Amino acid sequence: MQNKGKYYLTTAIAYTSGKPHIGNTYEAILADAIVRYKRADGYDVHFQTGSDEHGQKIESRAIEAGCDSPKEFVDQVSGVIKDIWNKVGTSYDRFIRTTDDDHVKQVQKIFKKFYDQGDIYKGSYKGKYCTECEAFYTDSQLKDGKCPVCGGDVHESEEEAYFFKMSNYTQKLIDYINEHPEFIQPESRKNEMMNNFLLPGVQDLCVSRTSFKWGIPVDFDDKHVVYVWLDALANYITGIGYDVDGNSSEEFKKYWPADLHLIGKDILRFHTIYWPIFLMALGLPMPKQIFGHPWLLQGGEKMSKSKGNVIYADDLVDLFGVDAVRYFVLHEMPFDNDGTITWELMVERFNSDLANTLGNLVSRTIAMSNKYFDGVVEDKGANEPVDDDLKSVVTGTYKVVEEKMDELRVADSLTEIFNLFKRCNKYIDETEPWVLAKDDSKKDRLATVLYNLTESIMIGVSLLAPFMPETATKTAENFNTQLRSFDSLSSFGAYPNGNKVSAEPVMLFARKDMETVLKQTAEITEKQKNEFFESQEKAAVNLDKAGRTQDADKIRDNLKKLRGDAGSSDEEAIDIEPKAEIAYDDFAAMQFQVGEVIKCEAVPKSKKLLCSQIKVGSKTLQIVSGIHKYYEPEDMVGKKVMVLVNLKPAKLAGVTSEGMILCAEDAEGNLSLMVPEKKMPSGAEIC
RNA sequence: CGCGGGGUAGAGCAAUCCGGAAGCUCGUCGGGCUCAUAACCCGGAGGUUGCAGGUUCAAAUCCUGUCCCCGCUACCA
Repeated sequence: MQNKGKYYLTTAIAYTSGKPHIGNTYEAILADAIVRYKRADGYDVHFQTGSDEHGQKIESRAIEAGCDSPKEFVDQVSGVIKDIWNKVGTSYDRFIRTTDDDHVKQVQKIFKKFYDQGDIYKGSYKGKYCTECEAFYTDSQLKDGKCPVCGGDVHESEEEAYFFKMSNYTQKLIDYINEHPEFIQPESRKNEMMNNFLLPGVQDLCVSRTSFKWGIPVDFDDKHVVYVWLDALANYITGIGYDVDGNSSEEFKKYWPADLHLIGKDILRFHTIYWPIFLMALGLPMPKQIFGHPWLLQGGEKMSKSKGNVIYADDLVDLFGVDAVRYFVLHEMPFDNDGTITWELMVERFNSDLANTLGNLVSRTIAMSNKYFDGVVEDKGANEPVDDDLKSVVTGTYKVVEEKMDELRVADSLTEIFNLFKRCNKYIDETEPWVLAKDDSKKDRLATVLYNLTESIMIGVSLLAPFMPETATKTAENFNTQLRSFDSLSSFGAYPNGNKVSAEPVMLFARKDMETVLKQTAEITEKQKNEFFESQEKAAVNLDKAGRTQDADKIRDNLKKLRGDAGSSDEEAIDIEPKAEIAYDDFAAMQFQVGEVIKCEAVPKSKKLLCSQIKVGSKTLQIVSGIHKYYEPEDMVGKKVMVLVNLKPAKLAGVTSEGMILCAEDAEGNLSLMVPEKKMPSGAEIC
């Protein structure tokens, strides 16, 4: 096989805040399929993946998990990630961790270099600071002027921080992107980045933090730790031996620039704006392509633990086997739309594509060789015109797949390969071997047909190997031969004449019964939910121990809500955060009256707001309220509601609001209008 | 008129950039076959491409308007 040059591919490194679900795992599988394909196609491949282990969130999670140190926590989670990656067969060359010594040292050097050359400057970060949460919030994040997280007081504060001067490089980056249309893929994403971020101007990025400790320390100013994204992005070069001082490894010189950064569409911004700019500042060449892949959704929704709809790769593998899982995620994922996974879909695909089309094909072919020729496969040269079409489909598949793979159309490639197998099934029908078997004079023809089938399947599974390595190998073993190299797939007839197939072939995929599987998955879901609740309870206890009682209470509140959702049907009373005691005068200062809604319409540019005209006595007030989710304008008209009438007018979404309609709110945030229990005239005082 | 994605057969998707007989997989119905894992092969039914206009010889595709769904956003007084 000729050497086609080097190919360096990376995935995003997985954030170690918890166990990755199948949507996260998809990226590793996709990367692995591409990489195995490239290797088989003659490239010198380097494949890097890993885990992203710093940051405040991880610091908190470590406490919640009851770990003595963040490092203990990330060691554990990184291990889980690595196990899952291994379980789905990821053939990475390096699994980098951002806590690895070589990475840490280089990130510090990179930071220093940026500072020395003037790309990073020391400035200050101004904003509202919550001491309780040790965090800054922007004005828009505040809730009623209080901290949105803990509800405590915030004060104007200033903290020193390092900033990266983005404006030094933005024009250069815009030019680069315009000159390299293939740089950001799929292309629709390119426009999004340009219009939303680059063209309006990129703000200087705050690249250090002092509010927490779990990060790479800035070595010349150790109050600060390096911003996690600068830390994380650098892995792509540190992992192959980049050295700021010019002593980079041979590996780095060989593989950089990366041929492909494979990432989720949600983090495209960091990879197409900040990362290229960091590279420019280091004087390094740009990666060739950044591909933002879509998401795998569970039944149309994002997976989340609290929704209880998470599907994990290891559960899938236990139920269906590695290759079935790989097949599913690779095949079901469209090129630039989000894909869907459900247990039902998984079973359907498994049965129809894997068991019926492929598994059964291999099984019936081998069975016939054993039955009619005692396992010996031999081309007797008894060709007929029907063979030609089969052969042309089979020998043409490699070229079609190659074209698809060049565009990273992995799902389409798989479809092409399975079309080959379908063609084989049809060939059996066309040639009717069982009829030939009854006629002694057709023995050579029968042998030839079985040879053609065997050869076709071997070409097919050789192409399939990058996507489903285990299946390809098993099939080759069943036929008692080796997988082919890609450069031999366009010619027919390499299966050794007279070779004997296995007398007892391994079944590739046994059909699954839907009901049985659904029963199993229900158990898994139930178990997951309980584990989640348990871990949350433990987290609350651990937070208490660490003195973060408010966070602990938040988790408990949340749990209560979720448990309510989960179905205990008896109505629960709810507790809310108590407010400070007030004097009677404070109460008397508020004027409440009954108002009648005489007109109501939705606020045009808003989803949640309704604008009502409310008659209170002889006056009419215009009041905007965020209740559209629960009430339609026509439901409102004619209702007598409770109104706070002496509230200072304010503008909401550009519309003036002169008061407040009072509602009761339950734990899920559902609203109910407060209405008088007996008939009351408009304007009646509520006291 | 906040940003973005989407609405095509019962389900999941393709074709949309660059107009040219609406296609694929699953399911369903009918037929064939018996080598094989209730499998495989053939055929049928099922769509006014969200809705309404416009451009054109020709519109899923281009233009205008409109309705719904999903993310993000926050303005839920």
